[in-house]
Amino acid sequence: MANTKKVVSLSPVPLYTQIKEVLRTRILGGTYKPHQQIPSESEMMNSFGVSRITVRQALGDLQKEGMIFKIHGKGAFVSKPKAFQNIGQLQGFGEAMARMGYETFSQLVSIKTLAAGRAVGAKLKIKEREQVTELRRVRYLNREPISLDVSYLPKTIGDRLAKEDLAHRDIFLILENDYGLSLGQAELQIEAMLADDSLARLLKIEEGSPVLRIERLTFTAAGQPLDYEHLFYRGDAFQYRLRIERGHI
Amino acid sequence: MANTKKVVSLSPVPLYTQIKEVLRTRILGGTYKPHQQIPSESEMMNSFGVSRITVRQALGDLQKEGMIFKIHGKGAFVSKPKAFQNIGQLQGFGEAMARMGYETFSQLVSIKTLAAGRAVGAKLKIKEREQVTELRRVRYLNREPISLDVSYLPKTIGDRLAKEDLAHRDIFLILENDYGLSLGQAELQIEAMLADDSLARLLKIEEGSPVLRIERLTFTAAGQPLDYEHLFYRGDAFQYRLRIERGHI
DNA sequence: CATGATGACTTGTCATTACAAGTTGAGACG
DNA sequence: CGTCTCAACTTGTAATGACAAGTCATCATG
Repeated sequence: MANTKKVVSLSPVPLYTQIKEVLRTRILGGTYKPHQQIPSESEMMNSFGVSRITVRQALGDLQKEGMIFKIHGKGAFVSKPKAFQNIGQLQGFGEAMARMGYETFSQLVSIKTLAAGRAVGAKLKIKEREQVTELRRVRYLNREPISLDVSYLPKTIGDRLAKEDLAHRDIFLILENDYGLSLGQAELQIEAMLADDSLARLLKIEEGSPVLRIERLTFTAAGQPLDYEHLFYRGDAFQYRLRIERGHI
Repeated sequence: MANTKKVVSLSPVPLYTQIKEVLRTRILGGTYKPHQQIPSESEMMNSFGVSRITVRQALGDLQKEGMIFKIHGKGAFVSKPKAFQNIGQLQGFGEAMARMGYETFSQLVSIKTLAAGRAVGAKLKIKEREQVTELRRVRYLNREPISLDVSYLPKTIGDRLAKEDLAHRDIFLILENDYGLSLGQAELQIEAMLADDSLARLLKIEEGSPVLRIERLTFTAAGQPLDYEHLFYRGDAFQYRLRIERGHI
């Protein structure tokens, strides 16, 4: 009964989501410290005024996010903060190349406004029918084409970007410096594929050449998905380097 | 009512776990194919003879494992079988797949002792003439070959590993649990290439298919290079997944 | 003193019920 | 013919109730 932060059921956001947010805030804010036991399910039922099934859904989500862990018969505890977890320092194309003294620029292939569709909408967390901006650019290194970037952004941002000098400026630097959007983390998926006809023509390689396909979803620091990209890198001219840590469990 | 695979409640294993296993088997076995809709919750309530909450717990687990995805108002569908490995954390292949509920095993192709040579010696920080163990394994996911792993380790460790059950145990886990070596970080380089004749034969793909080539140098927590590997993943069956923090992009 | 039983906690599993919200197709209507 | 409404599906959210099972401190018993 310590404090009775009532959650409201009239709100459009589900009760268990509200509870999740409250707990997340308390954990990140230090109210609940690592390895400390958090209130039991029945205590939360009382303090939040909800049923056990709702509390359990919130706790289950937090557990699968790695924020807490539960021990049968004992209780739920705050996980150790991820310490070194995501130290994988991604060296972006522009930055890495500039550091090595290479000159790069981008050629804008097309810029369109279209409906998000299911795949893009799901990634950017917007409705299928909402509009997004699609940017296609070929990136050059030493006058050699090295990658095709296909970016999807919410239309509001895409419209502003359309007026910028996309040939020489990095989208992410524009977003951060000019628009004041601070970027958080990104999720990447990397796979190998073969260049089809149109991709081969853009990258000036043979059809059927190996290509690194990278899907990148970038979030703001607040956790809002902002930019969904497909990057196609020439396999013969690019290597992706990263460094990762061993998790401790 | 098609078939009534009753689950038994007397069993010590929870009902939702039994249902998960049944569904997992049907998906991996091809009864439910990728993008195909699986039976609705109410159908499963009848066919399994359990309550909706139990069905939902099974489905929720499968969803978070990435085996299925749900669309509100439409139903639940089988995910594309593309296995993926999250490399935000350093994990062995088997380790990562086991967490997602996939079955894996390795086939030992060859194990040799030979001189390090310049490239391997430089990576492992040993003399060119010193001996190293070369391990070649084909890794299987769901009875399909998915990658060729070529590992180089110092001979002292390689000799011990030669006696282990490398078909079913992860090298990383053996090193950590049995040998007490705690792993630190790893450096990766990823690129795309085409399968040559011998690689294609081992992975049962066409010559010239796209392959993800990964070079991985793993260090102990103390910073000693320990394991230098070349991994060749089938491009059509594998994705590398990564989550990174801010930094410059 | 050691040991075992007990009870009061905790989380885990499961059933039943109810309504909200998204999707889709059929049929009524203009 | 197009469009609109609506019913019949789907999954999402939530309450209530019950018992199982693990943990731990306390207390009675040997």
